[in-house]
Amino acid sequence: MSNSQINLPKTAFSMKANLPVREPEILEYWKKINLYEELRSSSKGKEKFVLHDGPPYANGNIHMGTALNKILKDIIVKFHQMDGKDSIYVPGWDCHGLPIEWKIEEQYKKNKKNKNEVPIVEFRKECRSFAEKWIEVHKTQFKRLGVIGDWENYYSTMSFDAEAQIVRELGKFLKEGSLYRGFKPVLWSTVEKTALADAEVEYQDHKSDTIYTSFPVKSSNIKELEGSEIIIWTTTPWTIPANKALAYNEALDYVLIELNDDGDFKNKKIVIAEALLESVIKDCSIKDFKEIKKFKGKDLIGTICNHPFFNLGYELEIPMLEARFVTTEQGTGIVHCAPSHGPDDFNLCLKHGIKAIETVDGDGKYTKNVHLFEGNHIFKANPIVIEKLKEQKKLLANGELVHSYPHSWRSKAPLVHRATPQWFISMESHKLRDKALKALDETTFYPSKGKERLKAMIETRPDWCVSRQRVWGVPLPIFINKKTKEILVDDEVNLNIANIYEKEGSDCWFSDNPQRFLGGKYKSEDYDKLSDIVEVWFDSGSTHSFVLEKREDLKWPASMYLEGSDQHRGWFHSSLLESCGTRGRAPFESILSHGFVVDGKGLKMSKSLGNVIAPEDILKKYGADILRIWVASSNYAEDLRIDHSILDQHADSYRKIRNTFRYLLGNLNDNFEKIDLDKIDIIHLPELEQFMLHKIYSLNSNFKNYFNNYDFHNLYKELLNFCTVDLSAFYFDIRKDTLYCDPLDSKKRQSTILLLNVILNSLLKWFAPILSFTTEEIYKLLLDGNKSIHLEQFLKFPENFKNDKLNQKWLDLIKIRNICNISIEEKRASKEIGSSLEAKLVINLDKKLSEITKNIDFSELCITSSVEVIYNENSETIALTSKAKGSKCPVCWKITEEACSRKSCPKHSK
RNA sequence: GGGCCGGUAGCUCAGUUGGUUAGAGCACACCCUUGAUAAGGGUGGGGUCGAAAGUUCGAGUCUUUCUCGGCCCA
Repeated sequence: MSNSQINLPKTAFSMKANLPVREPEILEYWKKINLYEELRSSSKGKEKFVLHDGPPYANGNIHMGTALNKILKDIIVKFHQMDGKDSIYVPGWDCHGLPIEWKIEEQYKKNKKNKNEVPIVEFRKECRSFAEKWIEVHKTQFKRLGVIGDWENYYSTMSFDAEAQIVRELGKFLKEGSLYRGFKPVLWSTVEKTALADAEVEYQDHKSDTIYTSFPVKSSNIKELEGSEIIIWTTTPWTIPANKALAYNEALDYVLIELNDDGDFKNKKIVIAEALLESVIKDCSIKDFKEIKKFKGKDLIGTICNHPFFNLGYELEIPMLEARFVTTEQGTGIVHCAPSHGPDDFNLCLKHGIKAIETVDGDGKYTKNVHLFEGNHIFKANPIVIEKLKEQKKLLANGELVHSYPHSWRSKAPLVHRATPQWFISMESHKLRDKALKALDETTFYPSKGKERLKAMIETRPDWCVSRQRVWGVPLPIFINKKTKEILVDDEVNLNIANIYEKEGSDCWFSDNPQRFLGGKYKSEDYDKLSDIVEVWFDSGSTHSFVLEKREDLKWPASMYLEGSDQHRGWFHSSLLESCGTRGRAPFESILSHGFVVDGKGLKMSKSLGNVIAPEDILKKYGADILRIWVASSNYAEDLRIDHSILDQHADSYRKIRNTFRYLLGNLNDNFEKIDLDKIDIIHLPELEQFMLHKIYSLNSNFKNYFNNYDFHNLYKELLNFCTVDLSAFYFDIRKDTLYCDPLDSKKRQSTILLLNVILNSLLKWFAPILSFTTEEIYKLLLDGNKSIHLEQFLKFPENFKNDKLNQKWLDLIKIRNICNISIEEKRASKEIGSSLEAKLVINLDKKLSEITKNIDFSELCITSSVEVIYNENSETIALTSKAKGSKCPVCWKITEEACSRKSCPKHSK
């Protein structure tokens, strides 16, 4: 029999996807139809969903983490759009900051150019064009992922309006009085000559000089201590000249011992913690000693020492202070404190009224405040300090230690804590901490654990240091009165500066006459103009003000901020503080945070491990839709694993989905008909079709639930299972007979076609946010007149699709079908039959099942040639398979002795 | 080093307030089909629930310790 007599599937939708080639064509199409504009104009007036883009840094190619982030954002934006909202995505970039400065400086070094000879304004121009270049690169890479957004009107933190608004935002803190000037040790790079942001620091092993040195006791409540010496241990001998105090722990036990070994300490009495006695003895090669007294840490209160360099002009009183940070992990149980060179030291001394001063300059050289050592570089000072200590007979021992130590992420140079004048936003003065904590309670977190994480950080964080001693950023718009040293606080000046930036950017701060910024009210000669810039987290923390608030198409607060979990300390954090400080609430209604991309074994990707996968490679080999499946199917609440075998698996799933579409399209011959779901005459459809409508309805309810919780991996799994289990292995398989063999005008076939139309339309829309390219490919094929699947809305399924009773009945029928399949398989394994159409089934059922099975054609359901059902009392369901007798119908392929029921059966004419 | 989060078949994930023999899809194996064909169908194997101890009549689920991994901080 020729195949021309049956209705075989036919479609232009190819089995092979060829995504790496086809996707760029679809991108061109979206550009041609101006999809973003089209989306906006078609959703005017609808409720807005605004996912505010956290700006990536405009530097270097995108990596898997960025790709994950953007795809997740795009999936969510598309879901809301199809759910009936005006769902807007405006991408943006973070442009100021040290990494770009470094890139430019690197170029200078290559070209033998001296940075100091280049005017600041020119340097900044180069930074700007560097950022501009990378924005363009990123744009192309993000678009390739299928991300729809306002790419033409992106925002950037270096745009003139952004710089102007950042000045206005700072003005609010200035006016309020929560922005203040302080001295503080910050991690400083003497190579880059700058303070480093936390994110710019990395810890590596470093070899340090260590010393045990002594501080003679001047006076103490413990009598025996007079004439003795307190021993401290440190890995930074160069900070000894800056010493201002010693710290002990009142909970520890201390001992006073007398040394009898020959040398500088012969017959001297020293104090150390009892718990560390053994290690000190070992470290300092003490052979002969005698314990004089044991006492409690709390007894040390009020003890005053002399500086080891007392005789060299360091005639200071060094108080001993109580501190919890003193432990018995290492050292002597007494810690030397230089408030200019350590945060713990700084805080402890501050508590006792000892202020930090400038002891080291930006280059790493001692200042004039450091007697004896002025002009020496601190990295070369250790031997000198050690020599002087030895000379003063204050050096008990010295050595070396390899330990984890902070380094600059750019230059890899070791960092130091250095006290510098800095500008802070107070967490307490205007209750910023309280406001921020309250705002978090009003925010929804996905996953919920994010709330606690951010809360814990806000609860304990110190004041926000917003100043940086660099040039590529927004200048801190502050003037200080030369005489009174008071900060100039005047809205007029602040707004004047902002207005100037709005027109020409902030470069002019460095080049123009300060009088221009001060206006007519103040004289420039009376004021010092600050040369610090604002740290970049303040820039990005302010994006809500110059993007969400300023743009007509957006709304404030954002519906959602969505970033990697590291941004709890980064952008989520700075945005929250900035907004709570200026507006009293968070700039977001919800926060979604995702984990990090790791390799197939769960290890982080690194060049040295060689496990890095670039998005570009995936796009070339698989295509963006496969990557999008990976995003949708992974649980973003945890870290996300990726490698080629994982992607291969998703590519297999993609093929299954694609073939599901192809079956639908083929049997519809690419003639899609949009069905009015409310007008379907359900009760006159065959039960199988009714059952499938129920399935669709129930899947859609789950779909909505999952979507509302941003639970995409379960949503995707449900869709995939529907394709494989419910459609391919069940409905499609059963209905092949009808589709291929029944006449086109048969009611049953038409019912099936109706269902295929409904299923196709449903699947297209359910999958569109994830498989953005493939669904568009199909949509274009079917509906040439319509512009894009992404302009469509999710279907609304009428209540009458739902039929729980029928559903239960069919679930029971499927159980019987499964039992039949096992029976058929036995005969197939023993080679008695091949295809299921060679089988004849005898099914024994309990009488109780007669109600649900009486009108069921099991030969249709099990795809066999015939079925005989026998009812018994209290019977198990048993299926017996035998070889069907008769001949094969050339049309329907059933094996029967009589002609089959179809008129077209050739056996009729015999 | 500290804080937080996590570890369930080869892979991606389910697993309710502790309660039958720990589930699904994919992958794999075998078989069938050749009218979804670089497709499709059927059956099947596969897990010490990271490890150990404890609480309990009963632990993937609760507690402790350890281990591995990730993020943040030092």
